[in-house]
Amino acid sequence: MDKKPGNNSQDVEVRKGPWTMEEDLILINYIANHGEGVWNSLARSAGLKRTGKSCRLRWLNYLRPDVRRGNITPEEQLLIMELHAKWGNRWSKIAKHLPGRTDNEIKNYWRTRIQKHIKQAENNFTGQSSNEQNHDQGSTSQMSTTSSSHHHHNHAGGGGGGDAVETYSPPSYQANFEAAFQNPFPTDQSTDNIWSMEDLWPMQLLSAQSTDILRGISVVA
DNA sequence: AAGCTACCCAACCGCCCGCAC
DNA sequence: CGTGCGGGCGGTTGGGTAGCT
Repeated sequence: MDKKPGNNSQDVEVRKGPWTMEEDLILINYIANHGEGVWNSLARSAGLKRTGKSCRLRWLNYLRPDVRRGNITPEEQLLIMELHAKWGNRWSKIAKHLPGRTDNEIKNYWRTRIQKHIKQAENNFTGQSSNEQNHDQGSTSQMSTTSSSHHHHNHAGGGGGGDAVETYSPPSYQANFEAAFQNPFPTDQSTDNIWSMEDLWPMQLLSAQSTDILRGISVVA
């Protein structure tokens, strides 16, 4: 799908890496005018040197007007834990039950916060004699593979296949987790984006002028 | 004050599915 | 029926940065 970077070099090069503010605005404007979908041609028509995938991801995870960022609430965290206990790493499915949250955000949150605490909690319970359970070097990424391997077989791939509600039986980490942490909810989240969607959406309403505005910004910056 | 380490998160990657042709 | 493309998913990576020594 993504074309190989090798041969047809007369094609426009494909940009990768962090999105610039200008690219964001182009994407927002284009979707505001034409709607989303058919991402590959959208990327081309909008004049973005990005893959359709990249555009889709950027839109879904960051630019959508209804996306909520930062500050996972205790209620949301509990919900994530419950749904993960039910469904495993079906992040998009879990995300559907958390309005405004993206699968990527939930996935990251799980891996960086919850999983770490679960690990600690499990160590508190099983590791008091601190032998065994040491096939894991404590790396979070390794934990994910082990935990997902419990239920990953009938994962209907991508596509969002047919969700047979297989309730996979997790280790009783939720109990451990809650028992080990009276206040399991980290409070350090700050939503300091360099520029937020609150800044961007009013700007895109200026539609025609926005690129001029940006041109000024990028010249200054 | 400088260097190092650990953590967080945006973005990429590879794989798979569904559908149109 | 087979093939190709678009889209979606979960896993992984790497840059930035906060905290620590």
